[in-house]
Amino acid sequence: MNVRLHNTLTRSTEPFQPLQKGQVLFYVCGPTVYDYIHIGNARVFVIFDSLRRFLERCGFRVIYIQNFTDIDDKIINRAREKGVDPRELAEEYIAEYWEDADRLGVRRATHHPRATENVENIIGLIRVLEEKGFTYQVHGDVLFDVSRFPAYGKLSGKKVDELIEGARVESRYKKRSGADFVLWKSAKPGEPRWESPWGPGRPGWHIECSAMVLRYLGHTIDIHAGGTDLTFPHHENEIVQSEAATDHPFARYWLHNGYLNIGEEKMSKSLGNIVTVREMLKQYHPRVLRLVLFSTHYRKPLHLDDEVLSSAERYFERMKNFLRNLSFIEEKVQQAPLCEGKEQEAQFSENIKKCRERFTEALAEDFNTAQALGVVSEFFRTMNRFLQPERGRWSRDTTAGIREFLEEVEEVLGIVPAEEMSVEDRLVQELVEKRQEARAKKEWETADTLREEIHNLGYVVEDTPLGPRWFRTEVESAGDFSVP
RNA sequence: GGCGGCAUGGCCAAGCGGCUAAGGCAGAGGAUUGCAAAUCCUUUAUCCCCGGUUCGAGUCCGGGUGCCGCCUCCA
Repeated sequence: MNVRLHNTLTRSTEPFQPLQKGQVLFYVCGPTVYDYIHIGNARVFVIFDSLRRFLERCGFRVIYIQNFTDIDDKIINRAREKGVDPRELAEEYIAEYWEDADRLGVRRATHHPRATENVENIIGLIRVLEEKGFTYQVHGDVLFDVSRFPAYGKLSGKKVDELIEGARVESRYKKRSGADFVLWKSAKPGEPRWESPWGPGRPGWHIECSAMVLRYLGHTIDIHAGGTDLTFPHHENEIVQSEAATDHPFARYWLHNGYLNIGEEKMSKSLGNIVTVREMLKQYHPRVLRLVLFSTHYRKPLHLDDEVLSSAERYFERMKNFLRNLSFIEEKVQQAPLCEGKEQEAQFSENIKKCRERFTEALAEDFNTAQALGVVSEFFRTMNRFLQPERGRWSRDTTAGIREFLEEVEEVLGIVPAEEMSVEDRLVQELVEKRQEARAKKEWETADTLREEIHNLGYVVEDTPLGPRWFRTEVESAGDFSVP
């Protein structure tokens, strides 16, 4: 499969060709752990985790690294507000991250390094930069001298002199250039600190990612990804400091996902409209959330609102119905193999094959999940036709083919509903059987009463030519999601 | 001010020069059903405007209009 990815570096969609055949070195900027992750963070983690899953499916061995920024101003400030130790705070929210990520179905990275575990490396990296003459010190802080690195701006297309002009906020530093940034921050009283050649302090934000990339993946990686807002200055700075230190290209493909907005507004603290994953999961099934995230191409902005969410809920319902229809037929075929009519099955088998191809092609073209979802949708429509109880004949090959495709969809996107095996309630089974007897005798009132009873137990019966189909209904999601 | 992105049916959303412009949601009609449910079928697009390139453009180029992002911690 020829995968193509949009590279921010070249602003074009290019064939993806890893440096080392069959292996992908992939780094994603992880969360700063000072609060619960919000739904915008979730977009990054879900999208790139799924891309990694897709690459693995394409046969690549993917080494996937996602960091935790567990030391930083935001953490220090929040810890102060709450009167706790910054380390404790970070620890707490790393635990909360796991909970949210697990529920969202985001798989663990190959490794999740933390900034505080890499201070030695960070100091080492800064020393290299210092020895090469890329740094200067102001008030105990170590800054990167952007003027020493002419390639600065190659990712974001920004020019150093324009930045000085446009700078909206006065820096606390006497920087030589507006684009210079902190590598090592001296500790103020009461702040967490590590010893260093420049005195006690802590790493600047940008340097940690470079240090972790170098340590866990090497001087040149294949993919570096994150939210679009990280393009500048974070990723730009990562590039200069890494390339200045190693003299090697840092990352070959830069991937950036678009913002997630609440209605028409950007999510921000000042607007007070930050929606946490925790909050969303109270109202929506995690897989519905994933569906929403996949419903728009990852590079485009995604506007989260009621309609988008309920639309995804309906899609999810359809998937559940489909699985129900499928297992019902599978059961019937199991009981009495009705395999005649292979010729008629051929068109369905062909259809499954086509869908699989188109699904993969969509994802291979810059990970177009929206298009892939469209394919899945068409697949359901065609296969529901195949599964019509009226048809009266099905081949196992075809139902097996359906299962295979569903597994593939699940493996990459993780959106297929779990099949609730009818576990505990023999009772319902009995009621359904009784109702069948009543129906056979055309005792409609008895039948309807029984259905009511079944319904009250949280189940639904559907009558088909092959007999009743029954299932447990999910607990309805609690109310609407409204824009704050 | 600098850099970049986007404008497709009621809503969301694919589409990267060439069969009848995917798909979802909502609406309408129909098939099916004892009634339902589920499912299937049918049905809705001057692709923001104006020029240009081309045999051919939603798709490329120029201009305009309107939204949005980054340039400040931010995924």
